[in-house]
Amino acid sequence: MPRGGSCSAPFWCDPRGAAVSNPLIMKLEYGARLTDADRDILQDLSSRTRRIPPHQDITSESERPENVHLVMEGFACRYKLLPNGKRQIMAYLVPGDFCDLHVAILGEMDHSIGTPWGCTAVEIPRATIDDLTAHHPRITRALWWATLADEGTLREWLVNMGQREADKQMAHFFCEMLVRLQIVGCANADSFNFPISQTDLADTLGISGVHVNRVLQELRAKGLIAWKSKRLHIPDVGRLKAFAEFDPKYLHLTMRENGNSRAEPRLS
Amino acid sequence: MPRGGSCSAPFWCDPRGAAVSNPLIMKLEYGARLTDADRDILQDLSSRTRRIPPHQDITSESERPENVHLVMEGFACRYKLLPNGKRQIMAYLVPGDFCDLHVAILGEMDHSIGTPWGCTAVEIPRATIDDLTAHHPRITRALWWATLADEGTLREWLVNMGQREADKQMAHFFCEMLVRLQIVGCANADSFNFPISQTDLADTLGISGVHVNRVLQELRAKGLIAWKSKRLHIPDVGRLKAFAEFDPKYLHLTMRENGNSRAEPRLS
DNA sequence: CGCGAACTTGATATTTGTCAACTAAGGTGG
DNA sequence: CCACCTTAGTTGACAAATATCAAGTTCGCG
Repeated sequence: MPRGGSCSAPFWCDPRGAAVSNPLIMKLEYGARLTDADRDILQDLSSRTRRIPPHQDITSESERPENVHLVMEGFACRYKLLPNGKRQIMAYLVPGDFCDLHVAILGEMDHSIGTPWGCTAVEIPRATIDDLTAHHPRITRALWWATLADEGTLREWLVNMGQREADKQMAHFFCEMLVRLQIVGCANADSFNFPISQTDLADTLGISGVHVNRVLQELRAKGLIAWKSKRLHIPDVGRLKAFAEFDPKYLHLTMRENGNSRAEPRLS
Repeated sequence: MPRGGSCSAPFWCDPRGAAVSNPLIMKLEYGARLTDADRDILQDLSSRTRRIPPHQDITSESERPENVHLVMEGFACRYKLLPNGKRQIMAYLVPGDFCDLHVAILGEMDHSIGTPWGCTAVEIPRATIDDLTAHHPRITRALWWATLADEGTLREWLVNMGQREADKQMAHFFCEMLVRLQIVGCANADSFNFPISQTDLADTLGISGVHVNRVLQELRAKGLIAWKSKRLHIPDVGRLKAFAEFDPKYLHLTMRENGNSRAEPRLS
């Protein structure tokens, strides 16, 4: 039974304790080669999960959080509020994404991390991360890869905002979410749960809420998307990607490009 | 005689070979504590400088460069070209900035790095970087800080583009360049060399060239900037920063916030 | 001095924002 | 289960920001 991309059940908590379907592991397999021992270590990180209710911040600007947060289910986002009350969402954090891996170095958050929709996260003590980076070079490299892939995503968003019109920009964003959620087993071939509001989307794309609404209608009219009851369907993924000129290279999913291996048990 | 922010002479090549005025060192002092030994090592990186003529790329998309590049003089930029010919500049690389420190991990460039205006850079073999990160934890941490500060800048650009109107956005960009260039001794209190064209600026801010021209006139009329013969003057820095709502926190210049120390020889 | 690139200007079209009203949907207490 | 209430989504009219096009004009350089 395929999981259908709902991410509704905490499927990574395998009763046998084996490293299965953990979104962090699933993601890192795309950027680095891990051994079974690495996977066990990563699996152990995900023990202490915590439910974060909607509208609650995970970390706020100017804070110096003691723990690192890792999203396991649902979405969180990076955002900034401006003096005039405007909000810009700068990143979506999906299962397998770290929220604040960098704070130890930078000292202080320059933005907030929140979850207008609620999510499940694990809190990892900073000491655990320090230990990881000190003793496990393969894992360290994998985490570094994840950081740099985030940076690539940020650059693509900049291109998106600067050079693409609202309709293509929105389509591009949907394509990105589809791929990123597929990676971690939270989307099936053509749909995923997407509980955000049109206002959230507006603050993501840097356009007004009214305009979001109109562009959405246009995309729906063109048959490019269907979005209701908090689930986004993409009838023809190839067509949406073409419309958005979506090229996933910037996500740097190098290791198992064609879905070969690792997700399935290896045949020895 | 103050250097006046020209960066025109290769002042970091001190005839005595001592670590003076090297932009990389100057910058890293803001993010990490370095010992004299660290400074010597960093100084040694900067030996083999190379002049890169205008309009030439340093690295191109999809390349796997063997060397890491460090800007020593002038500007380079990260950019992407879209299928329709549009260009988005995603970052300016000023003296002391690394161009492609991340490529070894990610494997392949997801964007190009070029210098429409010419610059001087040093090429550092990847092996040297590997050695640095293996044996010099303080330097490694400093480089990591620089990477994360770049990421913070990227986020701020996203806010800039998404939520600020063109005039404030442009003013914000000028404020950022002033501060970043001051850090490395390439700007004085209120001006710096700025050889970019209005078209470059348009592709930076994500607006049309014509609009850039009109916004520039508006800023000039308000007495916020003066820009001629490739030099940008800011008559009243405080006023421009207020206009742009510029808060440099995102640059994470934590170590010598108030200009105390290190630039001058320590007294003891 | 002349040539090409960069800058400037005006007229006009398009995109996007704002405001205000209205409708639909979801959740809660009675 | 319904009435109510709040929030999210939708619509139309209009205003503002920004893009496009085409024609000058200036500047820098050989």
